[in-house]
Amino acid sequence: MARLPVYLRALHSLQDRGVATVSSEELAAAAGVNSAKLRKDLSHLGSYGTRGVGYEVEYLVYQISRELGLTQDWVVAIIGVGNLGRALAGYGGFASRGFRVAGLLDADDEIVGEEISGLTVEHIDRLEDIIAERGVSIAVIATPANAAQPVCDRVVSSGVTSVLNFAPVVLSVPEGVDVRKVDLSIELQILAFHEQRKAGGPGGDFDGLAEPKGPPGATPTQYVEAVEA
Amino acid sequence: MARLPVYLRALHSLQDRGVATVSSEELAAAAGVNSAKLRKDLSHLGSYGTRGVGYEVEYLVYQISRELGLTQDWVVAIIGVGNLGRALAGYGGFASRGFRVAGLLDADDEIVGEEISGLTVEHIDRLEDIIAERGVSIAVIATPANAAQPVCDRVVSSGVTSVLNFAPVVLSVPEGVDVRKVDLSIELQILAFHEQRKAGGPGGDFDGLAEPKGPPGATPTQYVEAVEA
DNA sequence: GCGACTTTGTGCGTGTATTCACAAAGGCTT
DNA sequence: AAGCCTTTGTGAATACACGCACAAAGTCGC
Repeated sequence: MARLPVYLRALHSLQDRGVATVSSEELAAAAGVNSAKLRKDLSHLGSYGTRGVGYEVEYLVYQISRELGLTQDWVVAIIGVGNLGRALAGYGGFASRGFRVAGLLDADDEIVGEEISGLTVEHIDRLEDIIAERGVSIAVIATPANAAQPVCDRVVSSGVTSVLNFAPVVLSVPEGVDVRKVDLSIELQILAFHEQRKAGGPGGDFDGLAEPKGPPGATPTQYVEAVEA
Repeated sequence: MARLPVYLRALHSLQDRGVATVSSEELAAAAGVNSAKLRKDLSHLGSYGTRGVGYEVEYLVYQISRELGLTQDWVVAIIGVGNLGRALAGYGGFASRGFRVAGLLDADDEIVGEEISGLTVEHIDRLEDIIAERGVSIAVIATPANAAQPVCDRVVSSGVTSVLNFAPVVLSVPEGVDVRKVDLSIELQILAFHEQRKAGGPGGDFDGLAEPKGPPGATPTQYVEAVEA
């Protein structure tokens, strides 16, 4: 389930505060979900709660970590060392969750050789070697959009089956390869959509059908200006 | 729908290639979704297709942009100018979608005054003034975890009702405020989970119940070491 | 103009996720 | 030791999302 990491973070936070046991109600509130859903999720990993008491925080942390595979180390390579790549390289949340960044790669000779967060940026030409030598199992793509698919192809043919993509393109990969995409502008667009809703914008109640339907082909440049303006 | 931005990006890409009309089949392939789903999504905005032909790219771009509220400008403030804040400030995908970054704020006096992507970093003390003066409607929180909630509270009480949160905490906000969260480490954890599955790790078929269930309370420190190691 | 072909828009069946509500289970107090 | 109280785990109902498959609709060739 995609919610386990959220639970795990909430549990870590409780652990830091010295809480020993937690009820599904409390944990659900901390994670921002319904308590029945949380209990059902947890019951899928086994019955680790005690009725009348709740869940033991430490034990639950261990069980979820194990389920997510965080009890082992994952070797990560970050490809594309622009602003975003640098941010990712220095992101503390990786190391503390069992993710080890073992390579920073870029195609720009200006950047290659630079040291970032204790790692030296290497040239993308060495991609296949680095993946093989260091046992990289997850590739993070933070390149410009046009470089993403070629990089992805090379990464996949080197045997990597998990890719985290920050480039604004839909990557096509063979069967058996997992791709997760994070698109920063999409999140903003979704916020803008809801914001517009609140303000009573177009399609306020999602009934675009009630709008005057300009026939396709009529005044073909008018709306283009509205977009490009 | 959260898929509209994906369609929009695919359409922009088609537009750049000079494509005038597109069938639901083609567009669905470009966006990585089922074609029936795409048609159903689009039909919710109104019937903008022509049977036997497809959709006019320009017109569809306009309709989706309008639905998402991208035909107007949104004023964004980025709070927290660490590595991530800088990456966001320089991210081209914002400006081209109608998002204007009107403020970069940080609490660190070392950073305040620095110029990044054409903007001067300002002190967080001026948060309320900046939001009011410049009509900020969306706040992006890229601060450390412990600063996120206080910053969020201040932003919300200044009247902002849309927040994009990159800090690894669940923000609590009053009714009527939208929060979207992007957690970089959660995406990696989900990948690790699937990667472990492929390798036949614990809970390989999600039946944790079949595992030897260590009773809670027994050998209480053993699994802690496994996590912290 | 007419018929064949293409493509949209959508009704329907299917499977999955979410939530409610409650019985079973365990601890705690007296 | 017995009963009360809290909390889990889950059955059942509901809502939702997905995708197939097809009729309606419109275009293009002849």
